[in-house]
Amino acid sequence: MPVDPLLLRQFGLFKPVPVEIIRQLSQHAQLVEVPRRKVVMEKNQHAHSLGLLLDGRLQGVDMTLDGREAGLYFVDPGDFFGELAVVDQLPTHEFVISLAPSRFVTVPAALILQLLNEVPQVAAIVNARLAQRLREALVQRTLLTMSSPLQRVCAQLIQLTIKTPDGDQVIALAPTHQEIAIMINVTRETVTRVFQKLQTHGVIIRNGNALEIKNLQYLSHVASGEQEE
Amino acid sequence: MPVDPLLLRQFGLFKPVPVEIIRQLSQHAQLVEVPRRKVVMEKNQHAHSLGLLLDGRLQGVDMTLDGREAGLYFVDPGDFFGELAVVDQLPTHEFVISLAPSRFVTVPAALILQLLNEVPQVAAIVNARLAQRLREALVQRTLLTMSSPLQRVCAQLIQLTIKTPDGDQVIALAPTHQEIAIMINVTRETVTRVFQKLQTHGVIIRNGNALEIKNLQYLSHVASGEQEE
DNA sequence: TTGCAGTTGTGATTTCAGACACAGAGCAAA
DNA sequence: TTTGCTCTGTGTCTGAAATCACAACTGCAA
Repeated sequence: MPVDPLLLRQFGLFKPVPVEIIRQLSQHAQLVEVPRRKVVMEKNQHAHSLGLLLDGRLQGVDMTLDGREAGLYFVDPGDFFGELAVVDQLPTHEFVISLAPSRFVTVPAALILQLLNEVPQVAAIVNARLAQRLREALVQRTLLTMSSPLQRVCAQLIQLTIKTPDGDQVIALAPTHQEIAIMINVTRETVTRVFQKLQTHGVIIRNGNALEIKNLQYLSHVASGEQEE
Repeated sequence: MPVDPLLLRQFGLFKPVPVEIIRQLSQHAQLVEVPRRKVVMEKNQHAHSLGLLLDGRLQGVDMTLDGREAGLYFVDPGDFFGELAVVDQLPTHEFVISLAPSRFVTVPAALILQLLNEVPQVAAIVNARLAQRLREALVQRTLLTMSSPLQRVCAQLIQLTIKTPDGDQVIALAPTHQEIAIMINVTRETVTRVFQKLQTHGVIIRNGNALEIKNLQYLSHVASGEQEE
């Protein structure tokens, strides 16, 4: 059950927390290791803990009553997840699943709540995170109103792109077509076909499980509807 | 410029605030009255104030680059708006427009920020609101993955329904077809056609500018994809 | 190396919501 | 009462993406 306190200190969330409290937290924390495609957080459950991702990658997903999946957000190392349910004490709204083999630490919700009350700086970090999540949700929502799948795929790729230190634009750990598809409400086949187009135009290049973006501007053009194909 | 302090005290947000501070706030607050269809908050602006709605109705909307509208959320009397930009100090992400003639109070962002720091209970309220907005965004997102417009309209109607004291289910101040359409990514005509269907089935009845929901269960069935029409 | 599960690629077919184009309704102001 | 506005109702047509059904490819494990 207990975890090395150093593990917790890695997370920005615990920066403002005194060392001895971290030690206490670590006593009740738990290190979890999961393979790919595991449900890491259930939907409609009372929140029992906050999760902090060490490595791997997670995705928040929801399912409609008719069984369709909706991709909500990604969780990358250093992020925490499950904060919404911990903060408002309501049942969780989404599943979180592992897209890759992942390791994360869980801290009981009760301790986090206590921390929120006692250490305002921690509360501030969590709230900033909520605000950020809300902004991401708004962006994603806007993305979904774009009419053509082509636009949506391009816009989503832009969202995922990160600038490397060398100045290249890359999507490390590129999601599968299916994972992208459920984020932007299209079928997997459609994503495949769009990728085909983008690859033949040399806009994106697959490189192992990274995706190099060679022409970000092109993506922007398409996303804004200025470019047809 | 100054506003009657009693106006501010109506809002739950200011419940935990001492009377004399409220008086100070009211000195810098402003009462704004707008007709229908006015832009009340601009997109991509630095937040200069928090808004608190007295009466009328507002809607948060976004526009994609190609000019399509996306309806994000409604603001009803008692709610505040513009909190996201005030909290994270980034430019606003959406427009807020008035759907009906409305009155609201604005309080300068700087004062609100100060309040957030000094009165933890106020911070808590704002954060609860952020959490609520995030949950609503998630629900809305899920709604958008439903394949058929029929399902989406029904699901949206369920969202908007309120139980009256008499036990009836009603949507007071029913949005126009257009307003609903942009919330759920369909055209206005499609909403009209779905309404036709629902009305002939006696599921909903128009009553002035209220909408009576006669058969909520039917809506649920359709929304979950169990019912065809 | 073979097998297998999870991806990606691709064609044929179908369907259904969007686009367009008006007509009627309802309401408010002049 | 007339004019003008927004909102609602409806028909037709079309295109584009979903669906279905496989084939090809990849990488991992046995």
